[in-house]
Amino acid sequence: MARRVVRKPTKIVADLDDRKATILKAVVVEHIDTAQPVGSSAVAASADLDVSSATVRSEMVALEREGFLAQPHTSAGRIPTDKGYRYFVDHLQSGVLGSVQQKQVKDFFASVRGEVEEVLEQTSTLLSQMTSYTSVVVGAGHAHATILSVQLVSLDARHHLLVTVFSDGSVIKHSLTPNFEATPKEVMEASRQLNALLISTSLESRVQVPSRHDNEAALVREAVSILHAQQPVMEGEQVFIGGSSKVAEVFDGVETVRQVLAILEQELLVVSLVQDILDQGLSVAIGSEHGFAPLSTCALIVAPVTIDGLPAGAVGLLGPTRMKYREAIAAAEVVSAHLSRHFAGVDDRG
Amino acid sequence: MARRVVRKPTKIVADLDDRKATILKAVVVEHIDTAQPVGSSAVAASADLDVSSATVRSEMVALEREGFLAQPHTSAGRIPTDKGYRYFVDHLQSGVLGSVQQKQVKDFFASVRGEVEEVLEQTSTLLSQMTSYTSVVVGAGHAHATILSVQLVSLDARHHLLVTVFSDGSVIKHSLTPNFEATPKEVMEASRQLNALLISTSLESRVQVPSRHDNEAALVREAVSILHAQQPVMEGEQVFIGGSSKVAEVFDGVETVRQVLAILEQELLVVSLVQDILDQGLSVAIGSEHGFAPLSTCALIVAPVTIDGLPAGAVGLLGPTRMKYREAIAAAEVVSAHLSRHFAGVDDRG
DNA sequence: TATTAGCACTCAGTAGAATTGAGTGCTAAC
DNA sequence: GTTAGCACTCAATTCTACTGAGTGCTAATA
Repeated sequence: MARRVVRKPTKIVADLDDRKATILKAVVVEHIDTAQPVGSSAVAASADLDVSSATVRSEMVALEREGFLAQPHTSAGRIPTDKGYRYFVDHLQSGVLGSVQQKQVKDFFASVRGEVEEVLEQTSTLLSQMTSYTSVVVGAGHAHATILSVQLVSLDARHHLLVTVFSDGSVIKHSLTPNFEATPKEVMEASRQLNALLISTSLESRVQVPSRHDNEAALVREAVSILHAQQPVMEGEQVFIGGSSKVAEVFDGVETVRQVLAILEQELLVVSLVQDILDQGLSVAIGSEHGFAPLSTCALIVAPVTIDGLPAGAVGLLGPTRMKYREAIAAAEVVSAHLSRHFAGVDDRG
Repeated sequence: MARRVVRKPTKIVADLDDRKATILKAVVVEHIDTAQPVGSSAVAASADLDVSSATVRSEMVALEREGFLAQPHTSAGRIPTDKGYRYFVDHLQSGVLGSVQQKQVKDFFASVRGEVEEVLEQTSTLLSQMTSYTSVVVGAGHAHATILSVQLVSLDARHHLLVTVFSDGSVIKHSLTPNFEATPKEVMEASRQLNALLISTSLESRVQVPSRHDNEAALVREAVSILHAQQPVMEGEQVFIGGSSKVAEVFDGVETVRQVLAILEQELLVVSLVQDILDQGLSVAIGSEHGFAPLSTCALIVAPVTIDGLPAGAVGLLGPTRMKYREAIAAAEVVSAHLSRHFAGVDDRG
């Protein structure tokens, strides 16, 4: 299976000679594994390098000067900077998903059923369980979908429900509480008119509403205005966050945990963050790269989900900057690919 | 405004004489405030007690023997046990909500608009912000609601959406993917038949499905079976959890935080927990009282939401056993009352 | 009999001092 | 250019001594 590569480095990072690259890689790998600063001797011991620790040290000085490494304090080892991780992700990755996990994803998508929302929600749980990171699954809004059906249902004379079905299979309801009583007949008639008016239009297109002064017309006007009002607020994006408890596992420091959780609560913010990253065409935002200070200790991996080549959402993984990029990126890509395929060829089996 | 009292002690706790009760109360209040063990002299200093610390000490020994207090270690003060908190909550509370918060709730419900789901979600945020605890808002399922309308909408010849509107204003969709192609005409006819068949029935009642072998009948049968299959799985309960980041503020120990978060992720579990507590007619479950080990360091406050006297959900607050019961209980009760009223007299204003 | 002052005792927490050791930077030799 | 050697740095660890909040017990008191 050809692996689609979505990531493009934001800025061109100065190239490093082979040895420096190897050293950088060793530091990153080790630090991701141990969460401790990495010393020159540990790197020198790393198999594919035949130099002494002294040499490594002088290379490290250079790497530090160039901004790839940092020292917590004088007599400690080095830890990677965001720039260091960035180089690592861009150049030194070789990511294939473990076969166990391959199978897990395959089995999942072979057996998953139900509405889009349920699939997305479960996908988010899957991703999180596979990777031990918090996952974010965003389903795109239906701004571009066309309306298949509009129906007005009366709860009582003054309370009605407007149920709209879109071509992407989403259904939304709005309550309609006009300040007059409407007869069932009027409601049915309004419903009929709404259908005639709106079917095949999208939320973006404006329609001509009747200007008569009868109840039906009033209902129709109110319904149309509600539908159109909806659009700018929020394009109906759906966000599913899986494994928020992983935050407490993966980040250290209660304060950091609190902060990340607080951000995850603001789903709109998460959506815009994911959107931003996708727009820039990069799939990994490390540390301060996404320009959002409170998440400067995080890395966010995003892979787009497409249906017939059109953007239909995204899957993401949120972890600390020292996250296991290889596995996480592989997982995000495989899952997004499966998800795209899943929605393209929606189950035809009985 | 008369405050409705919902809580009943689970088991009858042996009564304490006045002085012991005062001492217990002082310990609980102080410990909730400081999170530290409380010593005899601090209690003796507490205004409404005219005895020396020595006397307090001997009383404390008794309270410890009876299981209301515990000592972390020999030379430390006392902390309340679950039983101690229970006695405190049952006997020593006097809970009225601060007027600022009263106003906050009032303003919220005066201005909140939108669908039920949105209201519940925002209510959950409100509760959490008011109290600094994590809130749980559960909207009851629609098992007992009757069907107002059923509609079958075609996405294409093999993919249809079944959109059902219930008398409680909820709308659910199911996708229908029969293994044959259906013409728009057949789908419309099936839709008509479904309406005739199901309107005014509830999900609980069984209906006679047509046994003919044409496409319409097949569609109808499939739709009905999907609808009826839905019921036992999950009664459509909606859960909204607000302020999960508060968990990291309020509990100490990363491991505890992780555990509580992990539990909050399993919404079904949370629902059944809340349900359990409501069934028992008590509104505060302290420590191990709810019989769910992983939450033994938590207290859960639950207040029912009713519409016209019928149970319609619940609001809850989750905090550590040393939570501010007075305020939290008051908040839960006030919010649940407002919520009940909100749904009873669903906004008639333009 | 209930209360209290007094006192010896306990023990977590803190502060300081000493030690350790991982890791560095520099230099001189190879 | 590489490396061995060495002095140096500094967080982390260990140990010790000390502090002080708080207890339980006892004997005197009201």
